[in-house]
Amino acid sequence: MRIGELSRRTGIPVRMLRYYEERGLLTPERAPSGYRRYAEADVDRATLVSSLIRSGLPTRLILPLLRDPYGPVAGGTPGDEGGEMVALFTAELARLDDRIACMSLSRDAVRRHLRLRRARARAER
Amino acid sequence: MRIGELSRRTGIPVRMLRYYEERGLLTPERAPSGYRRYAEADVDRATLVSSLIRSGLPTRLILPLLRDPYGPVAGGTPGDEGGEMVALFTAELARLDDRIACMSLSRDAVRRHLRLRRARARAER
DNA sequence: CTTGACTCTCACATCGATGTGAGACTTTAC
DNA sequence: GTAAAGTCTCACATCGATGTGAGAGTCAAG
Repeated sequence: MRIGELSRRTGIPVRMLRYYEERGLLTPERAPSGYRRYAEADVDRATLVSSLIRSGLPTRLILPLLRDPYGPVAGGTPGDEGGEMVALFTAELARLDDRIACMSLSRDAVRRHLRLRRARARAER
Repeated sequence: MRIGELSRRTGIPVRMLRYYEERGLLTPERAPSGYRRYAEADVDRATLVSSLIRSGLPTRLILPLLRDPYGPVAGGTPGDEGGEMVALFTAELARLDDRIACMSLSRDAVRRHLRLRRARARAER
């Protein structure tokens, strides 16, 4: 499928799909015309990438994370001394846990606030 | 207390504490010298602000959210037709829920990946 | 008083994620 | 074949959160 359809099906702006490619996270074939041709599997992949990015994962971590399930890293990315990457991902995991906790708090705060506003709105009627 | 101490006690960079003030989220007194003087309560407040911001809440929503518990909005902020704010906060709540879900997924992905890497590292020994 | 640590303001730099517009080519529908 | 819609690349713009440095004043300890 072409980029427009993928965009429609994933809800991800065309601009971002191209951006993912620039980052090496999505690597569509090219038609002779130069148009990108995405595989069916890219629907899921793009969605995952989008999720990861929206979660604040740096794209340079997303790549190894994605590549992995599709074949072991076989000696590792150049410059990747196993331990280093493990440390990076561990840190990222901590960051995620932290942020999730923090967002849960925020959500509660917003929820509380919303209830307050609604109550007030009701009272004013 | 002065800004440095608040920074130490909250872990928030001095720069950010000033930024919060610029955004109207924290409004310390000023000593005659011009130095900011923070109240004890600002430790909590700054922490909350930091959480909210890290959660991606736009600062313009944080202000009304914070002000509220400290005295009802009394007619509302100028230009705030209740309903509008409620809509904004509702949208924000949805966004938060969405992001939390999305980050949970990401966390699981990272966790899985981390286990994989560790297993591989063990295998190589 | 002097010095070192703090603080002030201001302004510019950066960084990642996005938007946007220009100019040119491709595909599709008629 | 023509027009409309889609796509391409490139490059510049924006936006929020931060960093950073300059130049000047303040505070506390000796």
